[in-house]
Amino acid sequence: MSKCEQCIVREFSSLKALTKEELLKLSDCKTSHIIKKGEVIFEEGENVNGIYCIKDGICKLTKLSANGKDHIVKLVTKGELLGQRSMISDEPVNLSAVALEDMQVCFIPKSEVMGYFDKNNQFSMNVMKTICGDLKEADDHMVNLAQKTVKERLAETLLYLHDTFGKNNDNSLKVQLSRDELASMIGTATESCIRLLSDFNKLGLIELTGKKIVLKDINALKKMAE
Amino acid sequence: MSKCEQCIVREFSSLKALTKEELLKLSDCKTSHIIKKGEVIFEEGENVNGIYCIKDGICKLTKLSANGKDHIVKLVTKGELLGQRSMISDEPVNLSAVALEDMQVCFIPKSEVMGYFDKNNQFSMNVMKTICGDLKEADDHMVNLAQKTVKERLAETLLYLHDTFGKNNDNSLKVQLSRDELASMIGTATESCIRLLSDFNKLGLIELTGKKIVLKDINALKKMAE
DNA sequence: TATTTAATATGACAAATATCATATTTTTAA
DNA sequence: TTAAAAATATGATATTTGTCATATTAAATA
Repeated sequence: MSKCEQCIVREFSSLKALTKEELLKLSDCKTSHIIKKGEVIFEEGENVNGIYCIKDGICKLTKLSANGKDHIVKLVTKGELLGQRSMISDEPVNLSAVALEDMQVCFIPKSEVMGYFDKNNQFSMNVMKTICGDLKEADDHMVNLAQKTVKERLAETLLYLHDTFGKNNDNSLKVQLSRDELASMIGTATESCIRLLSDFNKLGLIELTGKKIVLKDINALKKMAE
Repeated sequence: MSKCEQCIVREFSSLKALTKEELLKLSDCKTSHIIKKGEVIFEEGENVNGIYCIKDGICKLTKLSANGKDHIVKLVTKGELLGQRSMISDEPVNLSAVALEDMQVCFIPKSEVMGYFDKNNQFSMNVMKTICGDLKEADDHMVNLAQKTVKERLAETLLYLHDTFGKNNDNSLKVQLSRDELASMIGTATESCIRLLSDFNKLGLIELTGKKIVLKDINALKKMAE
């Protein structure tokens, strides 16, 4: 079993506040998992009873709406934790987590994490700050959905993917979403998303090669996103 | 100056975890304020440096979007706290707070509240749970905005106002929002909102008398909201 | 490799929603 | 009280977006 003390991603999450003793104890009680692309880490409504620390890979957090369509609420990547909200609220998770690429994750049981809350104030503050950041992001997202057009939201989302997850050697966006997933991220019909991507392509804003998307004119996209 | 120890609304917020000594100290450092309907408690971008405890009244939390329109993110009422996220993140507030009716609020300076985080674990957990609740609510709201029609969102919002804030003796909704505010809550144009209210009225789902709205057929509204 | 299935693409059309114009009512303030 | 301003209401129309149909291409699998 790998040691948390030597794990680099720990430094990027709330877990960075843990002491050496806490890390040693953590190494013993955590379990490591390989998640293949497309596999579900947990599903909306499930009792997770702990948190996942993402060592590698990206996943989507989705919520099923009344009409049966999934909406992608957030993308989460290496260094971040999953399932904090649910654990603190002591409720089933309200979102599903599905791997967008192969992932390595570690599961830390609730009993262990709750101990940190009691004894390690810095850890508590870190978690709180993370959740506060999520809340602010959610507020922003909400206003965008309410006030911006689909075109603006698509431009913004492409820029977000670019800025947050970077690009490959061929300049294409690193996160590869299907048209369907992209649509469920910006909150529109798949066909509308495809159509707008085609438009952007024809306007020279982006370049489409199969699933690959290259942002050609970032300034124009920024202007479009307002 | 009124005493926090005897204040009833305290029991409805995270402050319920405070000890007698903490409450006595709080009474000394808090300031009480009367806010008239329409007045601003704080504005997006401001440094608030503390939290507000709502003793009486209701306010709206709004966010200005790129197109210059306000969006109502949330309504907050007596017993709840304002400005927690901003204080914990140590950032300016991301939302504006405006009174929807006359209000009584108390301001508690940051220095005081941060002390509770250090010394009172139950208080920390209460705040965390509240923010987690807000985050879950925000996720739900986001999916609704992305997937539901304006009609569905209007029906849902009317039911929400009814269930959360109750009704007057004449059965009309207690929170009186202008058509403009209602529109900015469901994320649509004012005219669309007015038109749909007219439709609901003609269908017998609601009854409109000036600004007053009476829900006549709650089951039909529920069905409409899906 | 051949066959099936899923994803992407695009046209045609329908439905939802926004915008603009204008009338009417209510509220505010001179 | 009356004039001005703001809020509400409704029609006409434009725009945006969704839905359905149907190619086309790419991916999965027998």
